[in-house]
Parts: sequence; C-alpha cells; structure tokens
Amino acid sequence: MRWTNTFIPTMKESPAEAEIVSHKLLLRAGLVRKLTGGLYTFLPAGLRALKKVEQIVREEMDRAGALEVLMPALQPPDIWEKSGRLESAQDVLFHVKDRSKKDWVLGPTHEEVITTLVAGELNSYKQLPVNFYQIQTKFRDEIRPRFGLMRAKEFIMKDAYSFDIEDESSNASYKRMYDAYGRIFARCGLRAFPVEADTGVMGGAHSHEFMVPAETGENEVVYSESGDYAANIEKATSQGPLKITPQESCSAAEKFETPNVKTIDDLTTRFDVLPEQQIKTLVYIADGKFVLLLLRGDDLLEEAKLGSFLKCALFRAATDIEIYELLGAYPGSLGAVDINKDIRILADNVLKGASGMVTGANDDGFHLKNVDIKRDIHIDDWCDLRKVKTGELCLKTGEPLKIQRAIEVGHVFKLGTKYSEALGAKVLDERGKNVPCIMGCYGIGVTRTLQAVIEQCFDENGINWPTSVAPYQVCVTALDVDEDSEVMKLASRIYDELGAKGVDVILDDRPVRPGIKFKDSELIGFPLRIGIGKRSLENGNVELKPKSDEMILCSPNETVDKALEWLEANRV
RNA sequence: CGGGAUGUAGCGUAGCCUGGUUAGCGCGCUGCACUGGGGGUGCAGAGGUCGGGAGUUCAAAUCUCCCCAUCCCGACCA
Repeated sequence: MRWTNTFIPTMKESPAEAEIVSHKLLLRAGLVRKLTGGLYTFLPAGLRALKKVEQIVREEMDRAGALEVLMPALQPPDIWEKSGRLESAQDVLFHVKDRSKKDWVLGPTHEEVITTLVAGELNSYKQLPVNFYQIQTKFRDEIRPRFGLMRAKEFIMKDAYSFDIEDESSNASYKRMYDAYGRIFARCGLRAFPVEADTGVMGGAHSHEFMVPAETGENEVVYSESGDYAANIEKATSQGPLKITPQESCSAAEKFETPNVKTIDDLTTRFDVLPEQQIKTLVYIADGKFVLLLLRGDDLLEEAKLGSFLKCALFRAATDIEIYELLGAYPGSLGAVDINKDIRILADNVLKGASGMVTGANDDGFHLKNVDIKRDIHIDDWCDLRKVKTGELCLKTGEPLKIQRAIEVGHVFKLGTKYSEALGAKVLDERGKNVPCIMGCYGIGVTRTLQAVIEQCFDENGINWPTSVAPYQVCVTALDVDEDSEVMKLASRIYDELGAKGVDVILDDRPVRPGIKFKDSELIGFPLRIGIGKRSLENGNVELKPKSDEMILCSPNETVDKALEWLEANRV
C-alpha cells in the first residue's frame, strides 16, 4: 500500500476524551474514530491490526479443533426466557422492536443460540465432543462505556462453546481452550496470565480469566510471587487478616451512647475502638428478601462472593430508607444482636469466635460493646465474604499475597448443564439414555485484546506493535518522492520485493517533510522502518530502523534480505 | 443510578468570575514562495448555530433555568 492511497489521519494532540494511553494512541495513530460513546469506527490501519488479531484467534481455534460458525446478533427473547437470563442478564441486554412491535434482543453472548442449534442438530454421543466458535459483534448495554474499545456498547468477541458427553472429556475440552488461549495471547505479543475467576451470571462451576497486567485495568488480581496462586479478587482467598480478631471472654453486651457516629472510623477515633474489634453490618436485598451481612470492621465486602454464595445474580445494597423500615435505624448504628425478625444473617468466617466486639445497636446514636458473636447473634450461615488485602498470606503457598490491576482479555468457563438442560441440548448416551450435554464456553474480547496490546506496548513516541499484529510490518520511508528520483526508484523496488515476499509493507510516498514521516511512522508504530534518502544513499546506505532498537545500515541490494532477516528474528 | 467537572472551527484551548468592538491563539486544512534527513519559515486564505432551548437585559460565549452530550469518581457507607 502506498501511503497516499490510504487513509491514516494521525494527530499531534490527543482528544480530551481519551484518558488512558492506549485510547489516546488509537486515536492519535489514526486507527479508530468515535461515532459516539462506546461506539467506534475502525479506520483502514486499525482494521488491519484488528484482522490480524482475529486471524491469530481463528488459526489457534482451528488448531484446537473448534469449528467456525456465524450466528445471528439479533435474537428472539424466548430462548433467553428459557435460560433464565432474560431476567438475570437484564442489565446488559439491548432490546429492539420490529414493525409488529415484537421484542428482540441483541446478543451480548451466544449460549442460547448455540445450545438451540445443538438441541436441534445433535442426537447422539457419537457426534460429541464438538466445539463451535465464532468471531462476532456483541452488544452490551454497559453502565458506563469507557476507555475507548476497552468497554464499549458494541465490540468484537470470539466465543466458543464446547459440548461433551461426560465430565472427563469436558475437562479435556476446557484444557484445550485454556492452552489455546495461552498461545493466542503470546502470538499477539501480550503478557497475559490465567487466574482463577468467579463465574458470575454465566453460571457454571469453574473458570479462569486471562489477564493482562495494567494499572488502567478494571480488574484486580491477587497473586503470589512464585506464581503458584493467582485469582481474581472477586474470588481470591487468604489465610485471613494480619490483625487478630479479639476472642477473650467478655461480660454481657452493653449499650452505650455514640452520638453522630456514622462510620467505623468515627468509632475508632472518638471511642478508641479498633476496626478489627468492630462488627460491620450491611443490609442487602437478594431475590426480594433482606439479608444481613456481618464483616469485621476493617474488611470490605466482596459482592461477587455474596452472589456466588447465595447463587443469586440479582442483589443490591438496601437503601437507607429500606434499612430504617427494617431495623429502625440508619446505617452507622446497625447491628445483628437480638433481631426478632425473620432475616437471614450471613457472617464472614473471620468473625468466628469473635467476642468483646462493638456493633451498632439498631438505635441511631447507640452501639453495643462486649458483643460475643456466638452468644449474642444468631448466625444462619458462615461464609467467605471479605475482600482479600495485600500482604495477607496465601492459603496454598504461605507467601504474602500481592494485588495487581489487570485487563481481562479472555475467560474460559465450565458451564455444566445449565444451558443444555434449559434449552434441551440432549443426546443419547451409550446406554440409550437421554442426557444433557456438558458445556463449556470460552470468550476472547478481540477488540479489547487489540487495545490491550497497545496499552502494554508503547513508548514516548507511539505504539510499539509486535510484528504479528502491526497494521504493516514494514514502512518504507522515501525521503524524495519524485517518481524519477533514485531514492524513489529504490524505495519502490524494495517495497515491491518485500511485498512479493509476503511482507505487509507500506510505502510512505507522501510529499511531506522527513520529520513528519519519521514522527508518523513512530506514532503508528511500524516495527521496522526502512529509511531511504539521498543523504545516506550517497554513502551507499539504506537505513533499517526497528521501532524499538538501534539503526542498522546496509547497502541497497542487501536491504530486502536484511529486512526479512530482522522480521524473522523478531517474529512473535 | 448518585456525585463532580466540562462543552467555544477537524483537534487542543483563551475569553466567562466583573455582560459591551469584528470571539483570540496553537495544530491541522487551502494557495504561493522559500526550505528540504526529525512535526521548518514567511505571506495570503477558508473554516464558528460559542452543545440545544427558554429567560433576564438596550446588549449574552459571559448571568438564570431546563434539556442534551462528553469525561471523571462512586455505586463498598454502615
């Protein structure tokens, strides 16, 4: 491609809307343009990079034995009704109406569609295992689209669905995808690593997320230095807090006045009650019923753990007014001692055996001290609700845990039979018995992966594309664009020869000053620039300038070979 | 959904508080000249519903109200 025949609108300054470096570079390098919040147009160079990521994904999925299909984005709501997700996924579902006012949904993912397909087409265990995948546009009504392609209303995802007759082969299908994901991200030049993850609204038993470490990521990953443990913070566990919960025997609980105390911190500073000596009481509504959650004062609730324990996707914190109507007090003075109502009470494991604790008295401006959790509170269930903190010790290895922000680029789930049962994806097994398929599902955010590459690979001048996903691997920068000049003749020849060798190459034939060409090629981030100008040519030299390495000089005739050599040595 | 901030040319912004010429500047864009290996210089241009609507006023980018959009934070406070 000649630069003058394509469209790469680079910018010197970045639009104010872009906050993170990858978003700025996407815009500045002329790869995408925003239509409106969460919706982007891919421009020619951006589309090339996107297609390269897609192609890597496709090759590795094919290699892992998955079969490519393409399913509709527009879907009938009744299959969502059947799976139960019309309700549980309501927050992200886009609805549209047709001319007869019938309701449709735009697919945020395709479990329902693929399971319906399998229900209709597969009847025998002999047809299993099978894994279908597609690369398709998904629609999600995000609360807050942000960071360009990272969290968009519409995005491209690779989704795969495996169907197996029994657990063992289902695990093998899972493993095959897990391994394929490692190869995919490596080929994209990404440092991504798998972590144990919560399954969320997808349901299912077991899952891993593939994470790219980045301070701008929306997830937090808990890991041990040795790498033997890594989990999403939504799921992560530890040996417990570093400060010990008081467990000495104590006298009867006693009410005391705490005017205007609203927070854990107030109690600590004004009444000298350490946070680890307090019981924090939260009120949630899950499936329409109140639940009280007890945590130690210095702990935070991890909502995903609550959802996972209750097996409930729809829950929320109660409002102050709901809480007042329930307990007769506002947040700040809540407690679970002597509750005479039929409310389920969950307590975090850390509170086991706690005594001498302080908690709200359900009377504004009053708290209770000397609370013994076993003696004074009726706990329905003990469970893990707290968010792990940095420095706590790993259950598995005993090492201090660290926390790192990360971008989730892939997620693999063991789904079990949730969808196959709901949508009738059953086959006859060896004994002639009708059994639901055991499913797995496997997603990769393709557009997000593309941006994650940029977020991880850049310098002060622009993007540092890995050769595998760069829009063009090589930019031939001609510093004299007169078609009859020696410089341009040589540039054209090298460009043609590289193209003939299958290299993605662009010829910068713009009649602009050299500085602009150099800056642009570094901003867009072509891995290798071949600079051809009169000045170096007079000395018999052509310049090979890898984006992130020192310049190499060579003679015009060896340029193509040297470039091929460099590309080979820098294959990802 | 709650809170905060911001909307002025394609992009980045000044002006707004304290109402009053023709709304200024940088980048980009067009033309010409010079220049010609790191976003060059000069001259001449084009480009603005000052987010939208309503109001106050002799007069509104500027003050008031409503709406819209964008960005940030939060939705974990007990």
